[in-house]
Amino acid sequence: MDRYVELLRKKGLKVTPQRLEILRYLDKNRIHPNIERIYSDLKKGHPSLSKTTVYNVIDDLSRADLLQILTIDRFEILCDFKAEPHHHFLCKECHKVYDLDGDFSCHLLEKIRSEGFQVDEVHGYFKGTCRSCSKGKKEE
Amino acid sequence: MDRYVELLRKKGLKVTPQRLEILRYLDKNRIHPNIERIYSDLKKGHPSLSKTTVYNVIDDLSRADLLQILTIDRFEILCDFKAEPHHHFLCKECHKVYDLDGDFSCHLLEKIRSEGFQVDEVHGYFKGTCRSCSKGKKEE
DNA sequence: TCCAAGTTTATAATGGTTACAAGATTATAA
DNA sequence: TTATAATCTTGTAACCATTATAAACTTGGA
Repeated sequence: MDRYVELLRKKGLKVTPQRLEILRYLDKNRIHPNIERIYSDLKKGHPSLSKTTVYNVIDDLSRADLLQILTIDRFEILCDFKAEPHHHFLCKECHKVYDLDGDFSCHLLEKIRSEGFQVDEVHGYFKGTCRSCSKGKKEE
Repeated sequence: MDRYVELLRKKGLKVTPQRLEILRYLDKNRIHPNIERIYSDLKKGHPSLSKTTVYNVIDDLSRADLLQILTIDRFEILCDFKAEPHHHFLCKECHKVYDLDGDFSCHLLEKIRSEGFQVDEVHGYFKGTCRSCSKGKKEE
């Protein structure tokens, strides 16, 4: 059975072509697209797609924990297929968002857990200048 | 000299009553208010205050690094007076945002720094159930 | 005190997001 | 299969937070 069909079934979501397309798109395109980007990219191969549907599906998938909504930039909402837990780096020069693999267990997390907080989600993001942009600057 | 006057001067911002009031408000009220909350609270003692001004001032202060804009919840933008570096915990039950003191140095951060990323800002937040709400559940 | 630069204000415009309702599709069970 | 209820998709319209604008006012420095 299709991997994405399975994902939706597991979460008790009805399997529709729109949900499958968006899931597949997010999995194959790890570019942290915003709603507009998803809509315009998928509209090409599926002209009847409505932007309302993109909003609805993103909302459903996010609630089902199949994707993460990132709010790194103040008003820009980005979507990220939820595979392994990972964090993010936003380059303030080129505005690229990097995925950072690797857990980040840290003192703070251990501390609040020991204090009785039940932590379900750990979000971390760093901002600065990425390797490529740092190099570029030195050469100027 | 007034502490807030000094903060503004240091950053090269003109000292206006509106900026002072908002700075003082954020410093004295560590409640992570949104724009609407700041506006309605300050409007009481300063009826001519315009919401546009709140937007402008928050924008100026944030650019001057005197406050932090939090985007923990998808669409809720919260303002946080920038004192010591700290992180946040959002309780999904009571929707309270806790300030977490303490650094969160972690392997991931060290790793990307060693790879040539220049990290200026470290943002971390956790979501889950806070101590009080966890206790409440057990008693049910 | 005067002036230029910057700030505040009210109003209007913008545009991303949501509400709605009709029609289509899906899952389930007979 | 076919019927049925529940759910989903779509386009349109409405909403409302944020931004643009321009006039009046304030600030900081000469």
